Amino acid sequence: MEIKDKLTEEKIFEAATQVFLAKGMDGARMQDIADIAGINKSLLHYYFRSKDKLFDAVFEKLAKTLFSKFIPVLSPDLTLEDKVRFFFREHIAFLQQNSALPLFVLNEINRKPARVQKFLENIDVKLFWETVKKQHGTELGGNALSIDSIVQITSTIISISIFPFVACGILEGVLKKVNLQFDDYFEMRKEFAAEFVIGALKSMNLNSQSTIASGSEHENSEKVTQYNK
Amino acid sequence: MEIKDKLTEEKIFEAATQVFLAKGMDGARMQDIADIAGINKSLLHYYFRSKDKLFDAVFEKLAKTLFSKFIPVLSPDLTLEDKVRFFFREHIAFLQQNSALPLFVLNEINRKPARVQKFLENIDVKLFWETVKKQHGTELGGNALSIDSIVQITSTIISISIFPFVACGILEGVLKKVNLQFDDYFEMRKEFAAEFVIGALKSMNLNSQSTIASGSEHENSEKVTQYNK
DNA sequence: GTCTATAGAAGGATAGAC
DNA sequence: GTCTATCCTTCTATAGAC
Repeated sequence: MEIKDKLTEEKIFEAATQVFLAKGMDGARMQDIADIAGINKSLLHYYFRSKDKLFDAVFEKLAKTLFSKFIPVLSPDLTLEDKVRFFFREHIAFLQQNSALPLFVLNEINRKPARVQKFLENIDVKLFWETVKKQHGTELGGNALSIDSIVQITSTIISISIFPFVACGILEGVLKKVNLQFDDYFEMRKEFAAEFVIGALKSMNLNSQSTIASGSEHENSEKVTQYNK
Repeated sequence: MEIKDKLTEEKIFEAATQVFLAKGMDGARMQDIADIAGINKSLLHYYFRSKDKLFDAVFEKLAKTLFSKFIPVLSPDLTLEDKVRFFFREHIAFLQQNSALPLFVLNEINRKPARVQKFLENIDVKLFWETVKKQHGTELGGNALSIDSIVQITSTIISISIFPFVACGILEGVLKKVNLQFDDYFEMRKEFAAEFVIGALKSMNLNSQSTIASGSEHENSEKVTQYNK
């Protein structure tokens, strides 16, 4: 009996996930969810009381899935360059499997900003800043690395990874016009994004510490090639 | 009489713009639009026949506004670095005044991909590629510059500019936790984004043409400072 | 052109039988 | 737990007076 409960509730939850992802809170219909779940509309209310509550459950699960993908970056046993490569490879691969997720989450947060509060509690920007400084301070300009810079760098990296999925409607149209494949774009992007960011960070470091820079420049160039397996 | 017509139609259009931007097509209510316009609900149908038609009119205007901001970049009388600086300064300044625009347009395109077709007609990626190659081929690695690379570079630049506005709900929450101002972030971003991209492009060029690179590296470094007025 | 009144349909939610 | 039937509200859209 409990197993069957579980199954029905799960069927509803999965159907709701599918419909909310595709249509958003406002565009979703309880009837559509019931149809996809293969059950009666009343059962939705039996299990989740209201559309709002059902949506909240789905949103929390999906938002947690999305946000959790940023945590592993803080593991201490990787160089900055390897972290950047690892992040783009894994993050873009994840988004390829969940391409509707970012726009959904961002859109629903925009509609109701309070939804983000629960997730912000887990984010400690200052701790992140200190950790990055400790692990990669020298590679990022030493004590000159301000919290503003960390916010700029981090938001830039996230932008490069996520935005193409947010704009995939346009991107797909543009690519089609020049006979490029959607999937090829993202395969290429995993490496391109990493090298782009690594190059930018290296260049910023060069500019802020020009004395060290001119000495270590070729050393750095070799590093790029070395990690570029 | 015609003047009054114009005024009413404009009032409706502006009210509709405001409501659709805030709530999206599905969340918007004709009653809200009528209230803000200060007229009767029936008048909406008198002027625009249906919610769909009213939405289409608003969407086309707004999407055109957003897309038109990419065109000036092709003017031939600027160096690549100045174009990058010009783009981020102007584009981010524009989005600061229209921060709800990107998420609205991207979201509605996602709901109905056919909406983007009309605007793709004006985009010739191959022409853009050839033009960039002609104007900045040497700065970007010469004939090695493929159409794939141009797509990657362009989408990266656009990502860096637009994404923070798409994610401004999260961004605002994160910034508040470390006592940073929303406006300061975007003021800083105009310059940060430009130097980040310029550094990345320079680095990519260095890697692909290492013989030229080692010779021109310091020359380029000065250029960065020179344009950084 | 602008309003009032209302049609007509759809959607969320509940009552009650099984 | 699951279904049928139905209530009630909301929303788009139209008819018709002025």
